[in-house]
Amino acid sequence: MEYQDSLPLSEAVFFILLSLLPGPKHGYAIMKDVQRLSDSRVNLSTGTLYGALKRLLDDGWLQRMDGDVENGRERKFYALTKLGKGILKAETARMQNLVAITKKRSSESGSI
Amino acid sequence: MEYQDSLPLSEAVFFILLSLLPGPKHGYAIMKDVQRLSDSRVNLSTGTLYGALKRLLDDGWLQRMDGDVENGRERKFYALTKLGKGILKAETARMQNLVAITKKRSSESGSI
DNA sequence: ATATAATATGTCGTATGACGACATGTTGTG
DNA sequence: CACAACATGTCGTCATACGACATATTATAT
Repeated sequence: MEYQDSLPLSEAVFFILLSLLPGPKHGYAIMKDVQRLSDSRVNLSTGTLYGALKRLLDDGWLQRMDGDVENGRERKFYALTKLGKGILKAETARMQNLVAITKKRSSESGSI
Repeated sequence: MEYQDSLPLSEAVFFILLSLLPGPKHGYAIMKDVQRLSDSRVNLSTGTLYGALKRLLDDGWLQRMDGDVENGRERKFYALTKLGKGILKAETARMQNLVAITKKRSSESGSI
């Protein structure tokens, strides 16, 4: 509870949080994971991704893990915070509720 | 299908469409209906409402009904088009799918 | 009578954020 | 040796949500 005023999440943010639910990932891995997760429907551009990542860190929904350089390749790992996890949960509940009230309206009126 | 690239809907637009599912309404009635429908969580400002209504008409998601003046009070009725109904249906399906994949991830990892 | 709330529609400016384009460098593959 | 994939980032533009303001009528309470 109390997460209400950060909702709804943009699709970009929702998928970033969802991608990090199983464990920490770096930016590029998130991008690829979201692609798979959404059957290529959602393709985060780097502008969207790194912009969102920065905001999510600032807002305390994510935290940085160590990783930095690995085989000369730059890597920054991100992990969900408790806050981030709570918000993802709240957003899922919000959507579930919307689906429910839509189904209710649909059956009351005809159609859909 | 083919509605995919107009999704996701903003919460404002989603609720406007949902509000019109049972039948035509005028702007103010939509505002009040959305308030009830969302337990006062969503309060469309007039800026949001009339701006969205204009766009939805332009895009053919809604159409104007007759009504105009009733007891000297100006009233403009809006109705869902087939397109609008299809998009609402597609958005509901999109959300239902997101809820499903989130639940799947949640059970695979621990938590939520 | 009269002020105030509710009904009803709209505009305008600001802020946020998604997105594509551009920039840069490394590692793996054909 | 070129090109794809890996990896991170900035910048400008466009769309939109939202609050503030503007205007007018009808119903209600004092």
